[in-house]
Amino acid sequence: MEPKIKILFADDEPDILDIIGYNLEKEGYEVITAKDGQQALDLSKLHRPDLIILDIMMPYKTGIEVCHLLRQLPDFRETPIVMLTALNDETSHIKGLDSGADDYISKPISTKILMSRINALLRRFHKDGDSKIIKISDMTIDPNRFMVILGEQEINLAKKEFELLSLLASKPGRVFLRNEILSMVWGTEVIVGDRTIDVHIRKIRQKMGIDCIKTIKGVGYKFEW
Amino acid sequence: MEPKIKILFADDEPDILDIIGYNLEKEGYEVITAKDGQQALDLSKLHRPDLIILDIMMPYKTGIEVCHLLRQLPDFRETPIVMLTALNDETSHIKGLDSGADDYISKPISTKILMSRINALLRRFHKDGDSKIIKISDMTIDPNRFMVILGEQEINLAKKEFELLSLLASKPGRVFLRNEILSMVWGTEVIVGDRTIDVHIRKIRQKMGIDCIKTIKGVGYKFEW
DNA sequence: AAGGCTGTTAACAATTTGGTAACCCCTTGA
DNA sequence: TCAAGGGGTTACCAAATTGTTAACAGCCTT
Repeated sequence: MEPKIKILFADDEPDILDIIGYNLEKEGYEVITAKDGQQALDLSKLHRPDLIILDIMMPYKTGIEVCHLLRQLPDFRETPIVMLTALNDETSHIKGLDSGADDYISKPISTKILMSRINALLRRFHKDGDSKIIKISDMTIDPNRFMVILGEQEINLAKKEFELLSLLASKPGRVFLRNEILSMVWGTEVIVGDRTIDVHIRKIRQKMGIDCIKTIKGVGYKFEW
Repeated sequence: MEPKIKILFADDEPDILDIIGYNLEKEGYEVITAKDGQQALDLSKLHRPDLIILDIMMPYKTGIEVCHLLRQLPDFRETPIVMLTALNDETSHIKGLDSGADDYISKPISTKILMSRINALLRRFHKDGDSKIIKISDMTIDPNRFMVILGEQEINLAKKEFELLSLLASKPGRVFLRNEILSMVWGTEVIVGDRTIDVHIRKIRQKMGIDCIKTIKGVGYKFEW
């Protein structure tokens, strides 16, 4: 079983939070709830959900503000965001879309329809590319786009460096033997020297700034936070 | 919620009509189905779909005939048309493209691949369908007027240059692989050399005066302010 | 038909990346 | 303690990739 898809749901009405939250969990999603805009922002940064649902009218920060702020962060540029509102007027509709939201749903709405809208949106975003995005703590590795995001900054890795990091991070904690690394990153055909791996490991450690790759002497390397 | 994109899908085999139709709807499109060439023509005129998928072998009128007839009408001169056929031979391939089709897909094909081809085609043609004005800092990209405004001055980009910039700027910060760029700007059918992208990138950088397009070596390009 | 603009390709320059060797340091074990 | 083995670091060169320029063909306008 793959890890569950995480959805952050923010609304200031506890009843709605409960009902929708319950239904989302029943659909098989992992749900993180927030009861105001500030919390939505903080919990998003903390949990890095795959989908974010924001009520527009919320204390401290409106959904629109939260959306705007999230879109500034590299990590949330691709995350689908749904705006939810009781207002059915054009104004908030347009504002919501301008803020960078991907869909706009007006309350009241049956949970059934809401669920199907959410499912459709997730399908749409998870389809293109095999999107096996790796998220560990505040690091995100997107193999489809060759991007590594650490906290709020993007790190530029060269191709081989990226492939190597992706491999190690694909199974955090697991030790990869030097042989394994060679065959998976360089293939069985190419024959490269022993020091090549070290050199690339070094370059990664250097660019990342933090030491997330541990050496197991005489064995290989592993990714560890 | 923005209005759904309408797709007309014509095939004389009910099973295929059902399966593909179902998948298209699951992708979030509004689907109009036709079971022969005449119906495809009539329903196209009636509903004005954003994309038309035509099986070649159909009763009353073949897909090629329908395509030809549609292209006579001003309304359908720009509409992307996809030819679908069980015949895998060159003859119908060429005929299909000659008839004014924009893409040619041979059956059998996995629905997944079909969907991604259709998505790519729609993205490519999205000029008038979606036509969102992109504003980043003091740069404005207006697909309707086909203009780029940087601060006070207007910049004249050629068609391909404009399409390329629009694509990159549509998702600032995101890396587009060279393959993606090729398929979205040039399409899957046309084959152009490797240096073509570079040359256009260069022209854009030159005309813009500022360096807002970043190179990710071995991978692709991204827009970044 | 001429001229200008656009899109593409080819050729070469510049840059980046990948791989190797040499050297250094650390750990281990006799 | 010292030698051996393994990994870390650096410099350097070759290969791959991209940047730049120029030339040319196709198209549209005049």
